[in-house]
Amino acid sequence: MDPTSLDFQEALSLITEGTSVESSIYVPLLQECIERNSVSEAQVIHGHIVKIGTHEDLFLMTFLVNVYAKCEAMENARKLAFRVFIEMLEVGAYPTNYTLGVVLNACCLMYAIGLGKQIHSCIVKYDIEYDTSVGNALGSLYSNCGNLNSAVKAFLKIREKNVISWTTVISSCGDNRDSGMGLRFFGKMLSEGVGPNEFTLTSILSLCCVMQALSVGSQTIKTGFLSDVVVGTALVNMYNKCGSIERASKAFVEMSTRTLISWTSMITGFAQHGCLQQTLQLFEDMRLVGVRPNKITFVGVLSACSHAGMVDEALAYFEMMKNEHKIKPVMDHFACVIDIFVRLGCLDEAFEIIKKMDFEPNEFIWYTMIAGSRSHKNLELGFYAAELLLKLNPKNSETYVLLLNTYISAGRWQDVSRVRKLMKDEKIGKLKDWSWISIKDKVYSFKPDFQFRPQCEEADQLLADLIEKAKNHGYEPQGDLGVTDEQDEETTFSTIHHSEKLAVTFGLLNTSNAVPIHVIKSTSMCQDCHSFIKFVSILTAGEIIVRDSKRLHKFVSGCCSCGDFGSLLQLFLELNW
DNA sequence: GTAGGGTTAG
Repeated sequence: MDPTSLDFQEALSLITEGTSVESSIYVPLLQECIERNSVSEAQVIHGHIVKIGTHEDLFLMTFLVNVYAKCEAMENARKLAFRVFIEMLEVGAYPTNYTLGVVLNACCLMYAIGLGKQIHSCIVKYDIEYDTSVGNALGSLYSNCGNLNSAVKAFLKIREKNVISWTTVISSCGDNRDSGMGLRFFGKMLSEGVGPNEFTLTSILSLCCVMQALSVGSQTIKTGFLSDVVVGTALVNMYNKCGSIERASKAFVEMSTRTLISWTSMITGFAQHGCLQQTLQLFEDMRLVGVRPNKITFVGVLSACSHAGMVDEALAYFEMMKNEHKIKPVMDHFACVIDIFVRLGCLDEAFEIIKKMDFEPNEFIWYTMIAGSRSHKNLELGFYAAELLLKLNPKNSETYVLLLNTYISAGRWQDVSRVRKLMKDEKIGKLKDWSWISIKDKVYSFKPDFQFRPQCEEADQLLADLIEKAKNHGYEPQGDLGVTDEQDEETTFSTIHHSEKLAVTFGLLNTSNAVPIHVIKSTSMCQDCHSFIKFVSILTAGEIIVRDSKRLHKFVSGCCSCGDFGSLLQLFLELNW
């Protein structure tokens, strides 16, 4: 009988009956265990391998380590992976490079950095850091644990770097927020004559999202692999994140197959761009073709409702998610619903939801509550939320700016002094307000009041002109308020030279009006910049996209995709403390 | 036949 012609269950029962089978049957069976996420079946096969004495087969045992490492069904499965490795050592096997790679990958999946480092020392001792599979596995271990430096070091030590080595280091850069370095590695890879594959391209598209490097992404994709569903989804996602909803829809429509993730990417894209109707329509289309939404899809749908202020719709989708799709709401879903109530000024309803939730609210929920309390003049609730936020997030400069703004605008100087003292004690630094603009794939960075900018005089003149013109259209600058507290510490707000104003002005000088301006910002936008850029989008009749630390703002004809409520923005961002 | 890819608002 040819064992490979058996189906999984038949083959498994042969093994349990103790029938002798050829060792070639184990690999496809174990492979199927990974797909079925079935630890118990893998254990049956494992037992059999040991029983008939095949356990000295290095390849087979290495594969078994891999199976246990990849099964997430049982908490102990991954511990089994290490036990098999130790058993291998105990029978006197000398681990091959592949074995070490697999074990490192198990460490990576379990975030077992300590154990990974021990194995790394063995690798150094054996002097095999140069080996391709060992180096690649080391690279992904360090990358997964957030240590980009060590990941790059591991990559550089590989003697014969293959496409997987390059892809690993490029995606490490993306995962660890150094897109610039990722793109440089990509350039180096091409110059060394290594051709990218669909895996590399997906990682590159993801880097381009962060960099707003639309044209790098568009050019990259000409290399091919468009038929790959993951590449297609990454492309849709890149266009969305770079603010081009039109190109994203085009890429989405042109895909030959779509997975749940593809649908969810496009739904989320419409939501971020403030297109409620398209979001809901696409959600319906998805259901009609029989793809079941998951919790992330519902985050997209609910956030679209929140941008549009549609509370009844949001609650209906919330119920649909629970009842029809049996998805248990998580914090993200509650946060969307709370956000809608806050935007509409229904703070009590929002607070009721917080009280009824099964979990402790996270910092974003308190952030929303504080901003809403401030704009809807419910100071006590605002202070309450602010103190809770401080407890949750005591190291973040933005939290303190929010708190100080709240207390200063209420004239509560005792609290202002207390917060200032806390900041000193906690060694909280000044907010790092930076903006970047990408023009013809070159990235220019700006910080507030930066004196040595390119085209400084020209840009300042243009900014002054724009402010004047915007004022004629009804713009009321909110910066430059002098506030004196009881300790006579002069606190001034200067929003005129916030980094995004400088970046947008520089963009206007250096791009044609037909091209949208893309700015990325390190903190969240302040109310003044938000309002100013709305006027600029009227004055220039162009599109301006600012991706700040909290959300995407696409300004067209005086409106912003974030819902234009304005109430959930920082009052001012800069304080001289 | 062991290593690398895509979705989460606020």
